[in-house]
Amino acid sequence: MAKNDELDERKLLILKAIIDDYIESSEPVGSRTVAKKYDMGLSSATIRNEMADLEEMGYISSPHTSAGRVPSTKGYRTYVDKILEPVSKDPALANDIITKLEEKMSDYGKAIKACAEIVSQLTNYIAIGVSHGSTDNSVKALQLVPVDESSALVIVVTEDNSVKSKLVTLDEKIAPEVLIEMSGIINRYFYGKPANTVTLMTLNRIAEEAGISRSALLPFVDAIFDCINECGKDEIYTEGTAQLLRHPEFDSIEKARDFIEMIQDGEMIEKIVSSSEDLGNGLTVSIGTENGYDGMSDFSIVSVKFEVDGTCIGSVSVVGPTRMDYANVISSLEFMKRMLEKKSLEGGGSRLIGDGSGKDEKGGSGAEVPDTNGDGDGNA
Amino acid sequence: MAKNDELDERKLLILKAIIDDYIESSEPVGSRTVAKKYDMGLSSATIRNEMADLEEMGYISSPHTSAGRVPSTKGYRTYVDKILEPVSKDPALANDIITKLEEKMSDYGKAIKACAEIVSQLTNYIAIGVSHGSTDNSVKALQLVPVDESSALVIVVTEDNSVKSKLVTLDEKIAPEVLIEMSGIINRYFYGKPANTVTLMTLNRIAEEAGISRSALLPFVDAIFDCINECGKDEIYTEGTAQLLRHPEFDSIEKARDFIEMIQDGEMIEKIVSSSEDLGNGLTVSIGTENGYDGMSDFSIVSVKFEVDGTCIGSVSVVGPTRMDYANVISSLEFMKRMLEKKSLEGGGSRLIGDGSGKDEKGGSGAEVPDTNGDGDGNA
DNA sequence: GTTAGCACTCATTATCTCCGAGTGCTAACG
DNA sequence: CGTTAGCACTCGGAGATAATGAGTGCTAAC
Repeated sequence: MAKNDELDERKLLILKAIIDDYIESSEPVGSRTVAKKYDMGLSSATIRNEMADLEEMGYISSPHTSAGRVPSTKGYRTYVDKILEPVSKDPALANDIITKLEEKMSDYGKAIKACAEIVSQLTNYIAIGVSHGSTDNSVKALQLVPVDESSALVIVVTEDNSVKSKLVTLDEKIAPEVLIEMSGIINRYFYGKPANTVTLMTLNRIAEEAGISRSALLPFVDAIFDCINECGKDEIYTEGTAQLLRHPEFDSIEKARDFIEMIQDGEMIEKIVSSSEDLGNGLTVSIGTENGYDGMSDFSIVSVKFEVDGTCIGSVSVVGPTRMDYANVISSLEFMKRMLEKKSLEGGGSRLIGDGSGKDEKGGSGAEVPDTNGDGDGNA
Repeated sequence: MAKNDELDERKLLILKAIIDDYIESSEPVGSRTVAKKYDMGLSSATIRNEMADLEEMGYISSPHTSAGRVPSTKGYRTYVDKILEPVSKDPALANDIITKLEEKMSDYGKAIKACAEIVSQLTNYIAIGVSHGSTDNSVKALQLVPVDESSALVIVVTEDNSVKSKLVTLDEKIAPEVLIEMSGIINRYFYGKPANTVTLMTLNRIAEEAGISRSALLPFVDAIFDCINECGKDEIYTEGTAQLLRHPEFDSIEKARDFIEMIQDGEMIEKIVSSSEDLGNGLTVSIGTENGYDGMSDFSIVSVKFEVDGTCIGSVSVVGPTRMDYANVISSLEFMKRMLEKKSLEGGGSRLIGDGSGKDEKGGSGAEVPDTNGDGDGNA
């Protein structure tokens, strides 16, 4: 009955057939199906014996006596770790993605949101994007824009290029010229320094230099800090909720609702992701019961972290039923990781698709986009 | 048999009872229920006679012989137009909403998105927010922020205070000082003018003045126009998709999916909204078959347009089953309209919000807020 | 080791029956 | 005349029961 835990070639093949079929059909797979559809050159009876072994070893199980077999968590795990071979993305598609991504490529937050959207479309599952707030809260640029005689827009650009704005309304009127002058002064004092190093002293100086009272300055400073704080916040984007309804596991409304409510809990997702094992390519996969949460035992999470200059700027996770198209999900996420990290390497420029790993590199077609911003529309 | 089409007092009362009950229970309402639960001082037999009349007149219908009655489109219409009395919002709730809204109140797009979110939560239906792009494409302010030696962030503020940014990457290096100088020059030439009045001539002048080649200037100008265009685009926010699953009409997945797919078609929604009749308070209601679309015959749309200074800045629509809690939906939307328009009247009026961490500007706290909102509505 | 054959299991589906909510109608009542 | 009680009738929905068939495990033969 198969020694200990190793699967021989044939058992692996059968396990793969079962999982492939189950992923496709979402129905328990019988021995006959495996024998016929996957053309193993064996009779169903033989398959049956092997399947009995696989069940005994815990790779598959049967929901009830007269149903076929269903992969277990262990089965999926083996499938993901040992059986799955990488699928490469269609280059044409890749090109599409790149143009889409390029449009959004001004700060990491937007980029990650766009990634999540794309991944969700690519995989038909829910994708959760998390963009980590920058830890560096230095101000790169800052501007006060007069709106009307007693209000102004405060715009702050932080070290990671994210732009935040806030409207400030004052009790008293303030002349546009004063605002513009203030803009310059504040800029000078805030520029490049971590925001928390700005002292009361500094504020006094600014006020003095701008020739306004400190109480008039405060609203602006508050707004600036609000903007900075906002940059420091993690942001969570959940994309493709409607995709859910495409999958047969959500045949009842309750299940769908429970699931949606569950994944609202961003913290849980984060915990699961951080505790699940790395696949070696920067992706982590948590399958079914592995995640340890009761309600999540029928779901899997595949997640990828994006790293730029050695720091993690965020992640995108796909959450779906354990019966998930791992090949597609994994390759999609891998692909997005390459895209995004490559992009940011170029400082937002574009040098087209997939780097190494050999395949689908054929530079030709769109590969020459390196001139400025996307679509090469040369005219104004 | 009730003359022609007018409903007497009693019939109205019965119709109201039927609709109220149906909204609550989603099940056909029988004569007994009306007689007992709504305490009319009449026997079920009498009610039965009246209901037969109502059916004959087209206000209600019965799904089959031995079921109760269900309101028809005409019935709902009468309910909305003649029976419904305004419900006022809980002041405490109102306060919550105001603070929520205040945080997002920097440009109309964000505000409308926030409104849609709130309305969706308030009503448990899907809310679709549309923020109309500004027709005035003048630039209010503009800044180039150096990112690294060959790229920069272009930030544009348009007339309606929306802030857009775009990353520009150049083929050649450019010194930060040059950028900052350019920033000033471009600002000067673009400021206050409609973007489409900027001529080639102007570009030449800018290039000359900044001392750079026109081809180096172009990417920036492109980016600026991109930003402006983005401001001009309508944006659509669909909030609360998950709410859908709370309602018994979506008992089957297919229905839910069909519905979601249907409302993705923003154009249809817009058409329906624009062709449906105004309720007199700035709200439009389209009930069931009224909208004229086949697949939408079981749904209603309640919509409100937000107007500031006489121009429409956007709208929020609630889309749900005909059996919708009109009272709640209508009052919620009315309320949001008042809130939003009042806010923008005050110039976006955050009166130093957020952190109550000490610097509490007098006007601030919640004290003043309650009377600004609906219910007591003495003003505005 | 592989395969054919067979008895057995059990979820799913179809068919039937029964129940009761709700109706419309009629006749009696104030 | 409007209102009410009573009653026969209808028809959807819930449950019970039976038929179906996919899939299994086991045994014996190749």
